[in-house]
Amino acid sequence: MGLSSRSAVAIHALTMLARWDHSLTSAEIADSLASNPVLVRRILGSLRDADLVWATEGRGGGWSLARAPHEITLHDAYTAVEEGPILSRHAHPPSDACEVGRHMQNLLETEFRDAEQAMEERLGRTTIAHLVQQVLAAERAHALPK
Amino acid sequence: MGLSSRSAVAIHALTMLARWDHSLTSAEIADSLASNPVLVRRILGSLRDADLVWATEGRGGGWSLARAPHEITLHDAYTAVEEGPILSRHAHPPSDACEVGRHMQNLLETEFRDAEQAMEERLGRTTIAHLVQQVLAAERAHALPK
DNA sequence: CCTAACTGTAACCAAGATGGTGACAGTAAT
DNA sequence: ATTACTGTCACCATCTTGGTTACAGTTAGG
Repeated sequence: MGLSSRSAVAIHALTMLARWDHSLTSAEIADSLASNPVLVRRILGSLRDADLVWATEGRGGGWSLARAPHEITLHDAYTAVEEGPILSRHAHPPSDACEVGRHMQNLLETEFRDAEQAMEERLGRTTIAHLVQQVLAAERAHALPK
Repeated sequence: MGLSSRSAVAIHALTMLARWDHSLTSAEIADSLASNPVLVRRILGSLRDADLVWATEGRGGGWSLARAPHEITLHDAYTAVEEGPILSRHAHPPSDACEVGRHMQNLLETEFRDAEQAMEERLGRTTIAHLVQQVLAAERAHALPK
């Protein structure tokens, strides 16, 4: 399989918040995602715990960015909502009686960690501000009929 | 969550096959993994479909490498047993009525693909031969009491 | 030829993660 | 008071995963 789609939801929501410079409700974000408000609040809750957004309760409440869009990377969104390693290690520790089994865990740990870091490093290179730019550019291109 | 541990099993098995230069049975590999032979055969079967190993049936049968260890990378093992993207995209297509929703799928696709490629590229830099070397080195170090 | 030792698969299971949903308490504006 | 939000719990169906049993097919050895 792969990781959950929570990162996709998180990035989508952050981009919406950056695109329009006012607070949005979980229902509005859920509409854009064709999903439902509770799911959105769960994920935005994780983003709040990571200090990427904040919410005001009560009537007229909603969600806002806690940082400038160019200071939020896709990696920030990713780590806020996803936990644990990407590449699963051995389900059980291998046999200590085997020469290979004795060392594979350590070796794999190094290799897998490096590989995961490469991915995360790449995610850290794109900011929410960059995505907003691209959305605006795509929208502008679409506005020109020909 | 994350991906399955099939990559770990695959790499473990390939390293065993490279370490000892003769064929191994699924039972022997399962012993080292503290797992069971059927699981091993399932995964080795995928590696066979990817032309990384081959098997002989019947009594005295077993598995052997189909390539030199320095010509098998961790990325080869990974792609043989794992399929689909690592970072899940939107569960449902977002709303077309939303300016952000209209474009997020495409934008995310690009970003996520780049990130995944960064990880795969890193996995491609390590070969099974390299792991065997490290196993031997670790074993040698352990042999010296002081 | 028969048996033992393998691969190759299908079928099934329990456990965990996931996306989705209803319900409801708490909070704040009107 | 009512309305419109957040925050959270509980529950659900579905899927993936690792594990296991069972068994058919294949090959070597006695």
